[in-house]
Amino acid sequence: MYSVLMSTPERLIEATRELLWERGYVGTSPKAIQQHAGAGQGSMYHHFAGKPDLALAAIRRTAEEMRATAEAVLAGPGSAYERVEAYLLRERDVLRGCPVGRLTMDPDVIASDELRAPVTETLDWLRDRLAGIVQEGCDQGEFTPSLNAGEIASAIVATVQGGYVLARSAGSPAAFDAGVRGLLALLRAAAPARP
Amino acid sequence: MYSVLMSTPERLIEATRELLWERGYVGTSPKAIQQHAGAGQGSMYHHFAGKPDLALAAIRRTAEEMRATAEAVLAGPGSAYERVEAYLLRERDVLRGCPVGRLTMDPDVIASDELRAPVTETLDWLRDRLAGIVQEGCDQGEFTPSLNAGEIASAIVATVQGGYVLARSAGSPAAFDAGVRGLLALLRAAAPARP
DNA sequence: GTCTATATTTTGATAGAC
DNA sequence: GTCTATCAAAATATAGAC
Repeated sequence: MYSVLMSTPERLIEATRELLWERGYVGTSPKAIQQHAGAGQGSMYHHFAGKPDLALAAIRRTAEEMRATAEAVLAGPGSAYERVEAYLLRERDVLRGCPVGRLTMDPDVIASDELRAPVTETLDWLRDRLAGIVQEGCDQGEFTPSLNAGEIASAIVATVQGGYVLARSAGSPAAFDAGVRGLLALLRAAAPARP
Repeated sequence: MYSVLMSTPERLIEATRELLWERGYVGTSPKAIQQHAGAGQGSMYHHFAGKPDLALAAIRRTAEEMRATAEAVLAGPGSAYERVEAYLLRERDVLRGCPVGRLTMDPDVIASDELRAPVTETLDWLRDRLAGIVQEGCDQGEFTPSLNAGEIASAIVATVQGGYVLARSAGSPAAFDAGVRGLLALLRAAAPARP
């Protein structure tokens, strides 16, 4: 399934990432991982202690990747509004959902402090990163200064995570886009009154 | 687990509802349902064709309940903003997530037109119901008339669905509340300029 | 309608040969 | 490091007695 140039542990991690995204932790079996990775049972248990261990490696990498992708957009040029807009409008595989956020609905992930940690850290980081940008916008007079930057940032992250839910429910990315456009319209309305 | 006054099919449906909420479709086994309902295998397969059939009955009931709960608040008194606020601030079992929305992350539910239908219908209904209220607010001069009511409604539903994700990630309902407060602040900012 | 037995497949892993 | 048994338990039913 993967390039022969990839090592077996590497192929196992990538296969697990794909399957966790597609079917979640509970819905992903070691057998499916092995088949996807083109690795035998013995091979998987040689490199990883078991399903939780392999899932942890996969989740950590996915979390790191998501953070890097977000940072690439958020560190870009433009006003606070423009950077938030760029983040919200960035290309996404909407119908697949968020590979990090979806893990919060996995009971076994939530029950494990180790598996949940990368999820918590990533979403916390994202919210804080956005809060900094919103605060900048308030300080620069771009947004009404009375806004609570942390709350606005939470609303932004929630809109994205919930947008995936709407899109998957509707079977169409348009539902995601509608929510994003609604939020952006409200953000534009939060500019201070111009005298 | 349930009152003896409940019929066996009834107990099976209620047990399935609980387990779908807690563990999702993929994570819920017939055996777990039977134990939760205090019913034997034969009993379950006598009343229902199998796991998908029972899940369908459970999902339909949960969807209907969610709709009724939302309608009770949305049909209440007050301005458009006040009704949206009442909906967003209504008591919720935040850390358990949305029993309907969480199903969108279940690959087997999404793959089945029958199982997905109640989810799609419920979220569509909710968005349309909110859109009507937001449109009222625009028409009454409560919100800037340039707002697209459907998009604002999508943003509201997304914020709630995403709020559950943030709360479960953080292990605290406060993360949900923060997103809701952020959205409400933006909605208040979307009042037309007062001359 | 409910119960117990039985069956097939999958899950998640261990053992040990190569 | 990889492969092929092997394994106990669970998943998802069906059969047939009561």
